Amino acid sequence: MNNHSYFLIFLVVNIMNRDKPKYMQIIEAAVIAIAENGYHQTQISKIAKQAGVADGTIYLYFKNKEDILISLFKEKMRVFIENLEEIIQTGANASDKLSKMIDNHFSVLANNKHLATVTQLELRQSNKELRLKINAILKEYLNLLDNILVEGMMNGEFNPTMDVRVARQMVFGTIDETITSWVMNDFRYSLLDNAPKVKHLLLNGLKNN
Amino acid sequence: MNNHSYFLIFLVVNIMNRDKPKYMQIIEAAVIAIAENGYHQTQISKIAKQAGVADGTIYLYFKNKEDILISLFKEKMRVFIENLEEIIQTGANASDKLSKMIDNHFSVLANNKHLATVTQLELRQSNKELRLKINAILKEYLNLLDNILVEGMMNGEFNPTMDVRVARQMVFGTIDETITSWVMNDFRYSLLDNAPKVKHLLLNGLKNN
Amino acid sequence: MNNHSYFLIFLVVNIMNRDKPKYMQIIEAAVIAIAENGYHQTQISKIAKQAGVADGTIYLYFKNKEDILISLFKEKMRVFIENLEEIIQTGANASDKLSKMIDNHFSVLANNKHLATVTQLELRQSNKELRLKINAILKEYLNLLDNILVEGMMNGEFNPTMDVRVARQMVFGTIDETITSWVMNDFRYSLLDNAPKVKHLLLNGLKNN
Amino acid sequence: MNNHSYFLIFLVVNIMNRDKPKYMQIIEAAVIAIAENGYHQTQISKIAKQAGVADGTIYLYFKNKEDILISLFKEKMRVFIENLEEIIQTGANASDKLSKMIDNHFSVLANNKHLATVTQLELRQSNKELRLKINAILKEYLNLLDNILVEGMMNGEFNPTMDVRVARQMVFGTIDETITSWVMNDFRYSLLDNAPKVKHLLLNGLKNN
DNA sequence: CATGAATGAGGATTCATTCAT
DNA sequence: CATGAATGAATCCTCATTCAT
Repeated sequence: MNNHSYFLIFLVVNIMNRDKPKYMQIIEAAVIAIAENGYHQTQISKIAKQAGVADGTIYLYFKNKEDILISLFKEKMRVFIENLEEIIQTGANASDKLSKMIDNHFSVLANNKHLATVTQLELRQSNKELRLKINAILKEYLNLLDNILVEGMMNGEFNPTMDVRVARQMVFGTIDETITSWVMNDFRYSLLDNAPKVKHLLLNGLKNN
Repeated sequence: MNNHSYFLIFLVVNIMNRDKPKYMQIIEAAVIAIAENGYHQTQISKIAKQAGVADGTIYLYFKNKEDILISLFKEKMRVFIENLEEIIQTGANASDKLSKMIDNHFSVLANNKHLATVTQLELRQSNKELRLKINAILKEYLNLLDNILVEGMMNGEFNPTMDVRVARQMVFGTIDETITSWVMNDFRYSLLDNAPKVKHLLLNGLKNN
Repeated sequence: MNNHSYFLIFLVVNIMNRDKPKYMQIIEAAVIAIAENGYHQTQISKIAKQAGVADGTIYLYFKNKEDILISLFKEKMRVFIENLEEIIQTGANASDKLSKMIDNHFSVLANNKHLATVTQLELRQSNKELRLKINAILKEYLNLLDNILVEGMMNGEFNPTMDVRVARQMVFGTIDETITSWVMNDFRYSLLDNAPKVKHLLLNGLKNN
Repeated sequence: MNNHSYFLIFLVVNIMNRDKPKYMQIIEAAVIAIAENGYHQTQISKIAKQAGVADGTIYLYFKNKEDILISLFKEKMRVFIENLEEIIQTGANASDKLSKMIDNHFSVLANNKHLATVTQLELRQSNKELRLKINAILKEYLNLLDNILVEGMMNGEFNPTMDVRVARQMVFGTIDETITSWVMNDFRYSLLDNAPKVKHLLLNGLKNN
């Protein structure tokens, strides 16, 4: 009698681009090259050289130059969001979550000036179509922000009558402007020193009087 | 003998470009062409055609393509600031002045969607060098804002311990983000409806508790 | 009293490309460059250099590289047809007209080997879409040929029962193959020596027995 | 003592490519791919995919892309000639042989439109060097044609004073033009219907009056 | 033999800017 | 002042071919 058990296991593995080493290698190279030269001044050949691959190799992983920019942002945002979700969960309440969110946002970019340059300056040097794609990627982040705001409005921390969209635009606009100014000023001052001031002002604006 | 007196009078007249009709004509054409096509998709020839002049004529009034963008912003900003200064003077106190400033900012762009598109989207599609020039022009506006904030801090309306730069970044970042979202959403909702909400949130954030 | 007569004459002149000197200059340069290097080996810069103009100037007169080839053929064909129509009129009958047509075809290309190379070899190195455009231009020539054949069929010179299209294909195919062979053989023999032989064979094939 | 006899046998076996299954597999794939997409629009990867092999495998059987085209033509021509030689032998006389030759030529391509497209259109999209190689392969076919013509000239069927080369160019040129027109017209009419008309015209042209 | 990821040379085209008229 | 024909630099992308596995 046959007492063997045969298991035939089909592992349908979706090999994503980001599992291929060259994909991330090119993205990291693009961040550096674009931060240092600007998007329009960064030729594909510059990115390829920085990544240590041939020009043509770029096109095995990216549809075109614009796709590199989009993918770069998508990839960085994915990691950013993943971390952010964990961090937010540790927040005691909406204010605390918002505080942690801002701290995280500031600290990630403070620790990666190349990335900060790309997201705050170079990513915007694009036509409206590209901006819409970027906004779509940003959506998830803004949703997290909205959730926190709604939570705060419901539990009495934040003004329950405020317009969530406008509130979100204030929070995001303030963070964005603060960081962009820091980048435009060539990182000459500490971004992190501004975090408490920003948080204080924003929480004051949102709070339920 | 000569009893005549000769007077040689040098009238040093600074004929500014903006006094020449074609200068403004080209700037208005540029606003329209760039708003409709995007900065990089707007060739000099398109601006020239829109302005009803020859391509070469553009170069009699502007150093290069970038200079059109800069001049356009400078010109619009000049008028904007002039009006703003008058308006601010009518403000009873810092809060009132800030309120009027925001109202004015929103209403000017709500009434000129082409200009809104150019300032919020197209003007940013430029390298860092250009962004610095734009920031320099923006400086005067931010100074007005700073003055109001300081006035409010000194007379007890606003939190006297806040960092003026951060406060300014919150105010400007919020306004900027609000308007950019409106433009990105193809003006589908009323920008002016947001003004009270924005003002309420910001004043709440700034106020002295 | 006014005895002057004022005439105001509006001359609406359709300035065609071929009236502009650079247009023909570029076409002549293209014939030479393409004949000497082959169509795919002839870069735009080569044509420009041969024509003594800048690369960009080419694009003031032609839509793209393919358009140069099409325009070249159209232009040469136009002159060819104009001459041919005059020549045919001097023919006594269909056979004579056909004879003169063949003589003209052979002699034009015998006297312009660059053009022969381009029409017989390079013009064919193109995709089907381009070939269709070329055929459309060739149409007028084939119509002239058809007219002669029909005339001969009606007046008893040619076999009145033959299929005109097939007859035309024989005449054109024979001429074309004869000339192509001559080109492929590097013009090593006299093309004109073949004219009588070709005419004799073709007229024999067409004649009414 | 060594009573063994050692025989060292060199079997010089010329394994021709065409005996290897993948060789013909790739050629058939190339005919289809090139007919459907055009030579320049047919990337090696397209042929490989159509053949069900990897890109690199192509290069185990063919020197380069051009070699596929040449080999394809050589292979098809070989079969074509082999059949033709048998068919010709059944011809009663030169006229009959020529008739059978034309019938065969038309029927082979009428039955293989992909091949017709490749030989009449795509094969010509090549530089002069390639055209010479193609002509060399075509030589054998033209020799068969020459033999028939000479036979007819010697036995009084055809005009004994005609120039064989020109006569051959007429026959081949007519057949070629007839078929090319049919291909260019997307096979919209029956090619075979034209065979009797073509034969009648050509034999009339060749015959000894 | 077979694979397919990696290579890198090569060129048509655009468009800001100039300058002779 | 105004014109607009002419310039020519500058680059993304394709794809035939290679070669390590």
